[in-house]
Amino acid sequence: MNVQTFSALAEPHRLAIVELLLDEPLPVGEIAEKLNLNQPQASKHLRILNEAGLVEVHPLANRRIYKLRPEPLQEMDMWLDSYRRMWEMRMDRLEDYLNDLQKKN
Amino acid sequence: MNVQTFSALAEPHRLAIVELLLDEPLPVGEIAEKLNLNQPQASKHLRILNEAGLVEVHPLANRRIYKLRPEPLQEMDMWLDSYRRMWEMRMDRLEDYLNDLQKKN
DNA sequence: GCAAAATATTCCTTGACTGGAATATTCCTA
DNA sequence: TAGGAATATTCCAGTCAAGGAATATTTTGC
Repeated sequence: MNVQTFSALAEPHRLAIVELLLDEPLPVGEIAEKLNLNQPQASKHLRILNEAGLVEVHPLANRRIYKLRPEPLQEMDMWLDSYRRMWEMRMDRLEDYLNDLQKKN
Repeated sequence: MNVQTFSALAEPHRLAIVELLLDEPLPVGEIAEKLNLNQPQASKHLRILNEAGLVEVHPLANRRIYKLRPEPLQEMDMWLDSYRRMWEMRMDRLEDYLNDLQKKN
């Protein structure tokens, strides 16, 4: 699993940007406006998200539309696979426990 | 989604600790040894993982066994749900595209 | 209670990150 | 081609995080 993805999402404004872009691609100006950021701050955060591969840019007239890229999140999803097994095992044990309870009563 | 989880996992050593603890709970000393960390560094990282809820401690004799907690990762899993929809939609479109190709030939 | 093992904390220094302000760049349109 | 809108970059100051070294704390067993 790539640490850069976590690092990019570890900043509240950047996480907010990603969640915002889930709805639809947006130009810098609107992102800044919706999140109450100054435009330079928005650009800087988008740069980092871009370097982490979490977004991609599509120029449109004199604006730049930023759009979510699924790959890093898919990687996260795959990474979580191993951990899902862990907590499902715990769930199984809980089921066993509840079954035992039922048998005893 | 809680930024603290990402923040905790954004440090390579801490990510390594989490991945190490997936196999089995371990005392500080062994964690430090397996990851080539000084003991104080290991303790400091474990403190942060603990504050983020990613691990829990169980004292055993004069050692402290650190163990993975699934909750934050489950939260991540739930958070990813929204994004899964996104990339599955893209996959669907890919399927449509491939179907079209087949019909044409 | 004391020594030793295991772990936690503190202090210090250094490097990285963030926001603000100013400025530069890019690209469209008239 | 000049002006203006949209965006990117730079510079600066303040803050925060990480590692190293030293030290403190806790717990056990004798």
